Amino acid sequence: MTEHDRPWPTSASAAPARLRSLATRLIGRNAAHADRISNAHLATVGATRWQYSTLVTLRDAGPASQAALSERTGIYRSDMVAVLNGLADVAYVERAPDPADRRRNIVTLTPTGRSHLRMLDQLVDEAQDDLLAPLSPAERAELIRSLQRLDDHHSSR
Amino acid sequence: MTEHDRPWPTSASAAPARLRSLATRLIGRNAAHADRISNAHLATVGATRWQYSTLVTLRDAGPASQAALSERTGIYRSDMVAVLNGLADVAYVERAPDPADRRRNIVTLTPTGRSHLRMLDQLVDEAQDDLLAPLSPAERAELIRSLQRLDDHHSSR
DNA sequence: CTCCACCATTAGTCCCCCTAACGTTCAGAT
DNA sequence: ATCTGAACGTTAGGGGGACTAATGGTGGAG
Repeated sequence: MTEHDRPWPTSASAAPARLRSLATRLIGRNAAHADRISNAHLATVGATRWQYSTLVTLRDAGPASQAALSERTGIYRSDMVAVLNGLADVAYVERAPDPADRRRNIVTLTPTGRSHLRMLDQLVDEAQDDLLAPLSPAERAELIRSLQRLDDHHSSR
Repeated sequence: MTEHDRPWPTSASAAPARLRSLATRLIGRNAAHADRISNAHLATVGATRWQYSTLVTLRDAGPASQAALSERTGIYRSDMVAVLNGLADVAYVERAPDPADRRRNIVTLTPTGRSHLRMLDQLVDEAQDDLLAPLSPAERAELIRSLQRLDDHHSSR
C-alpha cells in the first residue's frame, strides 16, 4: 500500500502491462501505423486511400451513383464529392447525369483510371506487406479473418 | 418500377472483396469501432481514454514527470498538459515541482484518483468485451498477441 | 560562462469523421 | 393534380486526435 517511501523509476519508458494488453488501444495504435504506411505508399504517385477505395469499388461493382459509392466505400457522401472531383480532374473517372433519375450522377471508371488503379493495387499490396511484416502467412490470414468478423459485427448494428 | 436493365447493379451495398480483405482498412475500421465503444463506456462517468491511460500508468509505474508519462502512454507532451489539468482539477492527481530538477513536475496519483481508477478499470473491461464479442477467448488472446507484435515492430523503428 | 539539451506550456496545423442545411428531383398518398 | 416525404449531390462547418513550432525556464557538460 505504501509507496511514498521509495523513489520513482526515472527511466523505464515502456507502457504498463495493463495498457499493452488492451485490445481497444492496440487496434488504435496499429491503425495509426496502417494509415501512415498506406498513405506513404500511395503518396508516391499522389494518390490517397479514399481515391483507392473509390476506384476499386468502381472496378468491382461497375458504374454507380455517388450515394452507392458512399455506402460501399464507407466514405461520407459529403467527402465523396471532393474525392470524385479530384479523380475527375485527372480523368480517372467520369461523372454523367443519370437519364433515368436526374438526381443521380453515374460515375464511371475510365480506361486511364483502370490502368492507374493497377499501379495503386501494387502499392497497396506493398503496404499490407509492410504492416503485417512480423506475421506468418497463416497468422496474417487468421488476423484478417478475426478483424472481418469484428467489423461485420459492429457494422451490422 | 420500370427498372429496365441498367448495366450497373443498383442495390448490392457491400464493399468489394478486395477492400474487405485489406488489413490496413480493416484495422482502421475496427479502430473506429473501438474508439466509439471505449469512449461511450468512459463517458458514462465523464472520463476519457487519455485520462485512463495516464492514471493506469501512474498506478503501475508510480509517480513520474510529465515527459515520462508522455513517453509511456503515447500521449503527446502538448496534449498531456490538458489531460493533467483535467485530472488535477478533480484532485485525481497532484502536480508538484521536483526538488531535484526544477524543470520537472512530479505527478502523483491521489487516493481519490486511485479509487476512481478502479471504476474506470471495470468500464474499460466492459469495452474490451463489447469490442471482442464475436471472438472466443482463445481467438481474443491470439488477436491481441498478433496486434502486440505488429505494434512492437512498428513502434521500435 | 557558454552552449546545448531537456522540461512544461501555449498556440496552431492537418486530416478524418460526421452533422446541418440547401435546392433539386423522385415517388407515393390524398 | 397537388402535396408530402424522401433521396440525391453539394457546400459549409464542427470536433477530435495526431502532430509541429515556438517560448521561457532549468540542468549538465565543456
